[in-house]
Amino acid sequence: MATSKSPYYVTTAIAYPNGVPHIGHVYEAIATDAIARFHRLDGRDVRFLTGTDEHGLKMAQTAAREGVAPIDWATRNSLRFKAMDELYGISFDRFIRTTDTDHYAASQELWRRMQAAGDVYLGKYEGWYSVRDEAYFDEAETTLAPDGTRKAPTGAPVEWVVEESYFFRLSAYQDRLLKLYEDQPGFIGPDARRNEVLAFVKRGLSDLSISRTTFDWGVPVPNDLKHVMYVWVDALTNYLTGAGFPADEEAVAKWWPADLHVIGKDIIRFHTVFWPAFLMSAGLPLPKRVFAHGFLYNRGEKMSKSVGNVVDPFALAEGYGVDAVRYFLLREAPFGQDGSYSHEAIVGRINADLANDLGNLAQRSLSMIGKNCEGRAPAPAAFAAADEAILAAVDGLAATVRAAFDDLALHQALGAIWQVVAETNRYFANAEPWALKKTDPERMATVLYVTAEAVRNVAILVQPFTPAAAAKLLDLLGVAGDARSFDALGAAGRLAPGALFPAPQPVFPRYVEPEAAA
RNA sequence: GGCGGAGUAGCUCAGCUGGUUAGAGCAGCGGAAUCAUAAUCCGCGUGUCGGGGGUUCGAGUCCCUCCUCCGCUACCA
Repeated sequence: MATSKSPYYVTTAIAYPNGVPHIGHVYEAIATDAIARFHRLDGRDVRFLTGTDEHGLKMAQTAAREGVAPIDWATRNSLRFKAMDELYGISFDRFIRTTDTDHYAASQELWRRMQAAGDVYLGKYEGWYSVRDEAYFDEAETTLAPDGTRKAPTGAPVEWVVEESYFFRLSAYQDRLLKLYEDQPGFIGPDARRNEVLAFVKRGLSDLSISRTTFDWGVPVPNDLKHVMYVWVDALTNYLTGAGFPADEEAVAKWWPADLHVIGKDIIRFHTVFWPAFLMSAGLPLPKRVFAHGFLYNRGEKMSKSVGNVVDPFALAEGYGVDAVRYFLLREAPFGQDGSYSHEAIVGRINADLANDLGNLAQRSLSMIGKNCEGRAPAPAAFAAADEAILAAVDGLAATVRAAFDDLALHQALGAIWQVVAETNRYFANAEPWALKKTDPERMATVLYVTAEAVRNVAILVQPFTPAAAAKLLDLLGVAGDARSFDALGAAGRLAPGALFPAPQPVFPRYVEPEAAA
C-alpha cells in the first residue's frame, strides 16, 4: 500500500526575518507540517521545505542600523525562526535560506533561462519611491504634505527615482495564465482567491521590474553585476533550490514540480501569477496547487505592533503547550479562512476537546484495563451490534480524513475525528463496563477492547496535529513504532489481546489558570 | 466606482442542484451515573434564517431591491 505512492513535495512561504516571528508564521508552519506528516503517515516519500527570505533593502538598512553586516543580521533572525519551527515540532526536511550558496546558483540559472527565452530585457523603472516601504507608489496613491513633501499611503516620504532595471515580459503571459487557471482549476485555492486572481489577470498584465541597482544585498544578476535580483525572482526560486535545481537532476526529477505551496493570502498573486509565468518562461513544470491560508486575529482585532496585541509564538507554547496550540490553530478556523485567537477560545478547546473528550476517554478506558485486565490488551468475546457500530465508525474515519486532506480542509479532518471520539464516549457510558465488572467480566473485556481500539485509531490519525501527545498515547497502548502509520489503521492493526500496556497516565492535561493553581 | 464574498440560536458555524416540525458544537439550565483528568451520559432552543418585494403548490435555498460587513482592484516579506 505504501510502495507505489508518488513523492510529495510541500512548502511554506519563506519568512522575511527582519523581525521576530509572530503567530502567523507558526500558523503556516503548523498547517504545512500537518500536511507533510499526514502524507508521510500515508506512506508517501515527503519533502517539506521552509525557511527565510533574507535579501532586500530593508534587511540591509536594519543591519546597518544595528551596526552589523547584513548576513549577520539575517543569520541572527533566521535562527530565531528556525528555533520556533523546532520548538513546534515542524518536521521540515530543509530549512532554506536565500543566502545559501546553492540558492544563488538556482536563482541565476532561472534568470538565464528566462533570458534565453527572450522574456528579460533592460529598461528604466521610475516612480515615487518610499525607502521605508521599499516600494514604488502610483502618484494617485501619494499625498502632498503641507510642507511640500510627498508621502506614501503609509505616511513615509517618497522621492522620484529613476533607475535602470531588468524587466520580465509578464504581459506576454496573460493568455497562458488564463488557460492554466482554466485547465487546472485546483491550481489556486481556496476558490474565493482563485476568482480574485482570475479577475486580476483578465484586466491585463504589465511587465515586471525584476532587478535593482540601488542596493547590493541580493543575488547578483548574471553578467550584469550592477544589478541584484528584486524580490520575486530571488524569493520564489527557493522552491526550486529546495528541490535540487539545477545541479541535482535526480532530485529535481523526483521532487519538481511541487505538489503544494502553502502561503498567506497576502502573497497569492506572486505565487499564482508571477511564479507560474517565470516557470513557463524557463520551460519548467508548474506546481500543482497553491493554497492561501487566512490571517489570525486577536479577538477579532488585527494584530499589530502598534496596538501591542501581537502574540509571541514562544510565549504561546510556554503557556499552553505545543500540541495544544497546534490543535487549536488547526481546529478553530476553517483552513483557508481567517481565524480568531483568544485565551478563552484556546482554553475551551484544550479542556473540552483534548482533556475531556479524548484525554479522558483514554484515561478512563486504560485505567480500567490496568486495574481489571492485568494491564494487558483485553481479549474480546463476540462483538455485539454496539461494538460493531463503533468499530465501523472508527474504521471509516481514514477515508473521511483523507478526503478532508485532499481538500486541505484540515479543520474538517479534526471535526470528523472528534465526532468518533464523542461516539466512543457515548458507547462507553452506555455499556457501563464498570458495572459489567461484577456481572459479566467477559463483556467488560469486550467493551474495553473496542474502546482501546477506537483510541488507537484516533491516536494514529491525530499524529499530524498533535504529534507528541499522539506518540504518548500510542505508547500507552503498547503500539510499536513501526505500527503507527495509516497502514495500521482498522482491521490491519488491531490490538493483540494479551499485549502488555504500561501504566496509564494523562496525555492531555486540563488547562488550569495559573492563579487558581497557586 | 467596478468585480467578488458574507449577513442563520448567546458565541462559532452546517445547511448540495428549492420540498417532512431549520441543524451541530460551545456556553446555559435540569437530571443520571461514578470507570475516569470535578471528566462522562441523558434531556431542554417560540431562532422575524439582515429588511422589503416577487416567482412557485412550496424558498435560508431562485429573481429584484435596499441595508451592513469583508476581500480584490499590480509590483507591500
